[in-house]
Amino acid sequence: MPELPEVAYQKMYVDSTSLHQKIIKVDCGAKKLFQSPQKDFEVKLLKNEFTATKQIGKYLLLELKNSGYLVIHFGMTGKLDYFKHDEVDKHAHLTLTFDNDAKFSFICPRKFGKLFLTESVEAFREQQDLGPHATDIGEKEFQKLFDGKKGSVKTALMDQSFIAGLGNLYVDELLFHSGIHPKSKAEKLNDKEISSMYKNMKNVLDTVFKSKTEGNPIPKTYLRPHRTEGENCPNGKGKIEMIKVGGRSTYFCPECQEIK
DNA sequence: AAGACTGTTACCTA
DNA sequence: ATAGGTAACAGTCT
Repeated sequence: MPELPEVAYQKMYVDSTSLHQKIIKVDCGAKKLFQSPQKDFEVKLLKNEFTATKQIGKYLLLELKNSGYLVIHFGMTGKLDYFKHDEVDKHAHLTLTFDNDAKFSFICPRKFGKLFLTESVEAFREQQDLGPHATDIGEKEFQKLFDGKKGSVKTALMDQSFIAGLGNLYVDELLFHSGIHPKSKAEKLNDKEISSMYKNMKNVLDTVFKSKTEGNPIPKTYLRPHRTEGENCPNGKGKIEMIKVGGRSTYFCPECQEIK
């Protein structure tokens, strides 16, 4: 569930289901997900309630009525569930019971997710060394990020301290729409190319979020449904190739994407 | 049935 | 010292 648009969807889900209900029970699962002692979570959350939500990159912050936040990072497979039946998912690692008998679970099969407690959004942002949230940043600011930036453009865009919220899928996607090869050096990109990445980043994040909320599939013109070696490029020219960049499987079209 | 997977980070090598 | 690459985490799916 993990890049910016999916977390935005989880945020919307919490806003529409889980605010303003008193927590009367706290059940914790695998210890490794908890970044403070589980006892602290129990003490903090019990008799409390969520009042609002905030997102920074891939992190979702749930504001608590009596101060502070519960922060969720979804790892590769995390998601939230608000439900009224009895069975709790076997991969639920934090389950809250509200005073209306509804329950709230953080489900995380691969246990790559993380749970934090923090008192301040800004303090948390600094602790995690998070760059600007990808959908908030303006074009000028985005341009400025690339001043003196080294390494491949894909590695840069995946770096959460550089810009927060992009991951493997949507970096590939925005580079595809921008016609830029993922191994291009960040310092070689000119203003026009950076501007193109900016526009495509916004557009991709927006389109993916809307697909998700409206229940539509990702557009066929996107790289996302074609992440297979040898598949025809949706633009109709080349065949999709797979390489490793920054340790991650990277799909691109050698005909459409030029190395800079 | 081996290998891939939307993320992060510790650890290695140059 | 620093940057870049790799393995590891752990479960599910193909």
